[in-house]
Amino acid sequence: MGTVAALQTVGSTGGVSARAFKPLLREVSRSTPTCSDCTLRTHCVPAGLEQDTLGAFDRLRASRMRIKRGDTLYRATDRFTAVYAVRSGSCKTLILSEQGHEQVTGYHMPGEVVGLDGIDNGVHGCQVVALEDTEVCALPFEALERLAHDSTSFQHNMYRLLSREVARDHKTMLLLGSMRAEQRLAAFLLDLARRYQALGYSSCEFILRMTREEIGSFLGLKLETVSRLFSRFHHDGVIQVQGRVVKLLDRNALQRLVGAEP
Amino acid sequence: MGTVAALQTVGSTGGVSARAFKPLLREVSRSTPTCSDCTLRTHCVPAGLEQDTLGAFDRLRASRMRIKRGDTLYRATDRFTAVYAVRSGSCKTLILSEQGHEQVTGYHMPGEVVGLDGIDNGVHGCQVVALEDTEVCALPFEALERLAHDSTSFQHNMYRLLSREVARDHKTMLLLGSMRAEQRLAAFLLDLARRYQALGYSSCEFILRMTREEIGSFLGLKLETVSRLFSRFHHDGVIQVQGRVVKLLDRNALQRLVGAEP
DNA sequence: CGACTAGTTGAGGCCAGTCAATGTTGGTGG
DNA sequence: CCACCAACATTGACTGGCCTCAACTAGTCG
Repeated sequence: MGTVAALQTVGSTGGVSARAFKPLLREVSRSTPTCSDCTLRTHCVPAGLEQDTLGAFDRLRASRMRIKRGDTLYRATDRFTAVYAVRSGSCKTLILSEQGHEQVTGYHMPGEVVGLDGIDNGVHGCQVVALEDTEVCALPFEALERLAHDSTSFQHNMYRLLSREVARDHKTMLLLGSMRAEQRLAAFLLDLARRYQALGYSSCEFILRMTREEIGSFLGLKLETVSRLFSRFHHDGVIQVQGRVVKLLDRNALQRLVGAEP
Repeated sequence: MGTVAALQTVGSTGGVSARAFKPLLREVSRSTPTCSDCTLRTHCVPAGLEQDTLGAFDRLRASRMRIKRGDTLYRATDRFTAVYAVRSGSCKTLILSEQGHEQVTGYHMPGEVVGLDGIDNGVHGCQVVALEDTEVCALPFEALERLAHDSTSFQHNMYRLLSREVARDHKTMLLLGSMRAEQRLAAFLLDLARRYQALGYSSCEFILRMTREEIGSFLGLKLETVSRLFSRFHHDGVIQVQGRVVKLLDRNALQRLVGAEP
């Protein structure tokens, strides 16, 4: 019984949605690639680990999986067995309100980890959907706990990972609770730029992987408002935007917007 | 050198605000009380630990501290050395925007833990202010990490604690991002009721420890809006409200409000 | 090609914000 | 004890930012 079978079971027992019978996942390589070879190792879960702990990390035997654009990695209420590190591509995490309204809680790039909110009661709290064809590394949580037990430095890494997520969410709450629409979008663009830069990509020109509606969901705005703001920023010469291709022309202006009075 | 001295140092080196010279903390008892005696032990950090681990937990020598109403336990940018479990009373956590706008990120009751967002980079990410005279137990984080290393069940508890915070924050993001004002207040009241009930208090009658403005800050609303909503709920017979004394009369109605269409 | 999804833009409405006046509460000191 | 004050709360009138509804365009895919 491979990891994938188990995970597929999880996927199919979870949601009772229309897509219930569509296989969610497909394994890419059973020859589990090692973290110590990974180009992302300095940005991902094992960031900062000394060489010997990194070796132990390889023995986790994380299995890499491919998710096609629009497909779901797991749903809320699916059983929690692993967290997932984005290897390539990107995805969104979302929760559904009682009426099925979708709230995007985050966008995730390579090196980032999703699924941490499922640890508490062994059930996933959100749904993960790929924004483009995406590869993730499934890290069985029990194995992570064992590894954390053996290595205090990795244990500390795990705490930091969770703590960072909490701090990030608090910032998002500030955005949603006290910023006006244009401040939210400006903050969003600057955050994306910063993260692309951290990965070595251009920080002033990038492609949005999500729709206007998805951006709006994350920012607490309607898609028309997002679209209008893009047009306004473009008109004001702050950015260039052509569909999903965005170029930041005046980051100081964006920064000033974020820091402007209510 | 006691914990308190260290903590007071932290407090005074932290903020450069007007209150910088006002002593923030005062120790209540150097005779560190033990968790195994604590009436909150089943709701707090050591929840669910077996007896022998609980004994090890006592050796943490958590120091109990008293914070007066309106006083600050720590500020953002203070050095992170410990997390704090609320022993009695209640407090709010908040972050400040660039313009000094205050966003409340949470209200915390006995048994709940604050400070987890400081683990990542060793610096507190938010400020904690007591809403009433409050006692907290300072849990030195290094000691918690050592204990987690010795006890896998406690290690799991720590992960659950952090994970719960993440899941809670996601729910707040849903509230801020997709609910209208009356839904937000209804959800807020029901959440308070649930938590009071979990502590064994009345779940339908309680005293709000925060001002209308603070409620508004948490919910992304202005204080006038909060006040108007209280009046409306009262007028509609859903709640009784007299200043800060609230009585829930029709919880189903509140539930229906939360679950209503946008 | 037609159907569909994503995005843009305009017109109008409404919910929550803003400004302002007044009422209420709680703490302090004479 | 009461007077006083400051902080908190309520309520009204008005405004405006974002939502809603709708029409239209552009690109994609079977």
